[in-house]
Amino acid sequence: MNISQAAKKSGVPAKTIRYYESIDLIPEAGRTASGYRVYTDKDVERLRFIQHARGLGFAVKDVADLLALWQDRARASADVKALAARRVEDIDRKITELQSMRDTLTHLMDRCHGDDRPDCPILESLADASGDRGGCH
Amino acid sequence: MNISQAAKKSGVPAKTIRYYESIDLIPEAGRTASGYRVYTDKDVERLRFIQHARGLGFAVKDVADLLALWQDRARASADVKALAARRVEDIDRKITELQSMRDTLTHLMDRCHGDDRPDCPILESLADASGDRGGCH
DNA sequence: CCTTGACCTTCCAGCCGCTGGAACGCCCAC
DNA sequence: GTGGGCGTTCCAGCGGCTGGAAGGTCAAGG
Repeated sequence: MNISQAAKKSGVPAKTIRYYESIDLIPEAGRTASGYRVYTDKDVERLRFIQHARGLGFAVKDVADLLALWQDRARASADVKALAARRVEDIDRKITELQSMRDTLTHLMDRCHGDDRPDCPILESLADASGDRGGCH
Repeated sequence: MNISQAAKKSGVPAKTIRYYESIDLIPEAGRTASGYRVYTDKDVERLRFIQHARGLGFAVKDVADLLALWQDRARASADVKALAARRVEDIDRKITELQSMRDTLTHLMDRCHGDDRPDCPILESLADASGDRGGCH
C-alpha cells in the first residue's frame, strides 16, 4: 500500500508519516522500484498506535518510549503506567494554569460593562496588576 | 535605564524585549551614543502590560490588539471584553480537551496493575482504540 | 503513443514564542 | 591597561508539523 492509503487507514497525514520517518519515530518504509514508499498493515497499526498516543497528548519522545515498551515482550506494565502518570501530572498542571487564567478573566469580565465607553477594568488590571496572579480579591 | 534594568523592572527577559521590538510589538527603543537601548518608565509600564496579558495566555497578536485598545482613548470597552471572551472560549476548549485526555488516561491506569508483568491495558488501548475517543464505555 | 491529472518524491521555509550561543563592542573599577 | 560584566547583532534550534516548489511516476482515456 502506498503512503496516501496508509495515511487514510491510520489517520496520520502523509506528510506527517514522512516526518515521523525523518525523525526515526518509525523505521524507514520499504520502496518500490520507482522509489515510492510501501506500507504493510503492521506499519499502519504502528501509525495508529502513534496517532492514539499523540491524541492523549504524549510528546513524540514519549511516544517513542511507548512504542519501545509496546514492542518489548519483557516490559513491566509499571513502566507504562509511570509514563501515563507523568502525563496526567502534566495535564493537571496545565488544567490548573488554564483554570487560573479563566478565573482571572471571567472575574475581570464581570466587572467590565462592555459598552461603547472606554472605562475597562480588564485593561486597568493588565496595566496595574501589582501582583502577577490573583489580582484583587 | 538600560535593557537589563527594564527587564528586571518589567519581568520580561532582555532577550524577549529585543524580540518584541523585532516583531514590532513595542516601538524601537531609544539609543545611547554608543548604541545601547534606553528605556523609560513608560516603556517598562508597557512591558508589564504585555507580560500580564501573556500571563493570561493571550497570543502575541492579541496582545498587540490589547495594547492598541489600551492606548486608544476612544476605545469601546466592549471590544476589550470581546477579546477576553474569545480567550475564555479558547481556554474552555483546551480545558475540555485536557480533561478528556485525563479521563481516558486515569481510566486506563486504574485498569493497569503496574507491576513487572507485561500485560497492560494502556498499551492495548493505544494499539486497538477502535474509536478515537472514549474507548470502551 | 501521448496527454492529462493524480499521485509520488525531495528539499526548503514557515508557523509560534521565545531561547541559546557565537562573535563582537562598550564601560567601569582596579 | 586589563578584566569582567554589561551591551550589540545575527543565526540556529526547540516541537510538531504544514505548505509549497520542482520534478518523477502511473493509470486511464483519446
